[in-house]
Amino acid sequence: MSEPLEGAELLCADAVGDVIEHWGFRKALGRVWAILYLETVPLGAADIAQRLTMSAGAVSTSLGELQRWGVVRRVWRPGERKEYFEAETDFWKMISKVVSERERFLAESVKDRLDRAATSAEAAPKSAKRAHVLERIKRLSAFANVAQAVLDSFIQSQRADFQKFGNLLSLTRAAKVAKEAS
Amino acid sequence: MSEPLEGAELLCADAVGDVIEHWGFRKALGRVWAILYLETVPLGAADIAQRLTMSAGAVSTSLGELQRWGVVRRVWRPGERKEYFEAETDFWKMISKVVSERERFLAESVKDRLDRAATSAEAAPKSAKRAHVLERIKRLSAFANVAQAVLDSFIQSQRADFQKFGNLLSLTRAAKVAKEAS
DNA sequence: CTGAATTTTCAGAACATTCTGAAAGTTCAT
DNA sequence: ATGAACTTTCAGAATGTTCTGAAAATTCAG
Repeated sequence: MSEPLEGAELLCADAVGDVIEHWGFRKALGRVWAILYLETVPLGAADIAQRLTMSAGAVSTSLGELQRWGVVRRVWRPGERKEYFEAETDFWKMISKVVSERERFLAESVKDRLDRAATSAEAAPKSAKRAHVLERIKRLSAFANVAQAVLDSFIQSQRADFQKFGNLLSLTRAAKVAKEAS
Repeated sequence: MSEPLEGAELLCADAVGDVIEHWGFRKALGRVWAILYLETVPLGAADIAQRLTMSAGAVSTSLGELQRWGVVRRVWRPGERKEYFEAETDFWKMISKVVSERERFLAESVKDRLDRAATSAEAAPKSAKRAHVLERIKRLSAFANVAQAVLDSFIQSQRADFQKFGNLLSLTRAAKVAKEAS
């Protein structure tokens, strides 16, 4: 139950890995999540390591991180020492959590620094240059605020639309798959 | 005209650098853009290098990349060998170009790979497992499509709203700044 | 054309990230 | 309580990225 993977599942895992890497996470995170997503049953760490040819350490840290992001869950089986893991399957839940958490942190830190920059600029002697710098800093701050607002509203209000759209698509897909499957 | 920078401008440049880095580009790109954004006049490469304490090489590649992303423009001065550069100031123009270009490329490549994964999975003997894997791959594909659609519509339709919101904010800001500036 | 000014390129250095493998730590069935 | 089963941690290796500095290429005023 766990040769190194090949074929469809590996292809998939690597594709997801690349997307995730493109989004600024480690590729391993995407690969591990994908493997769990494609499985019918929860997997143990050692199993994942073998399928993806990763070391125990890499799997352990990846699973830890995935859980912190809330995209993988731990599953206990009664009377078993071993821990099993399964993937969160609700894409929206994952996206919204990750986007909100990541951007919220960044937004705070950046707004802080721009405020400090503005204060520092105000300390300079008045001049056309100073006024220009101040105006540009204010514009940057304003943009940060707008961006945050847009992201927030996207996360909150678009959720319904997104799900509706998504469900529609996956329903047509599911119908097609059901027809195909034997 | 170009000691190593300090104070407000450096603070700003580094803040922008970090944001940009968080979005998966080199920090240097953000810093160079920010310096140009804060300046009243176009700057030459050597000038930028000194202000940000970067090597000529780093500045050259950064400016090249920024131009390819359309967020920095080259400016000629008649009878001058030297090239000058200025920042694009329309945030939306920048965001939409970068987002669309980056995500379009990724979306294509990923959809391709998922299709190949599906084909490969179909080659396996029919079984409950195969059906499940296929269904999950289809869901991933569907999600990729939805995500692309959402991004596209965001880029196109939200543009108006975004600009309206942004202008509102920057107008109030501009008024305040104008009042302050002597 | 020429050559000085300027930009681009690129090999290697410096730095940063991620992985491995094994030791240390934890947990639970007994 | 014990110890086998399993997980986490971490130092060092491997890998990947970005920068430097100088050589090569380009450009344009004269």
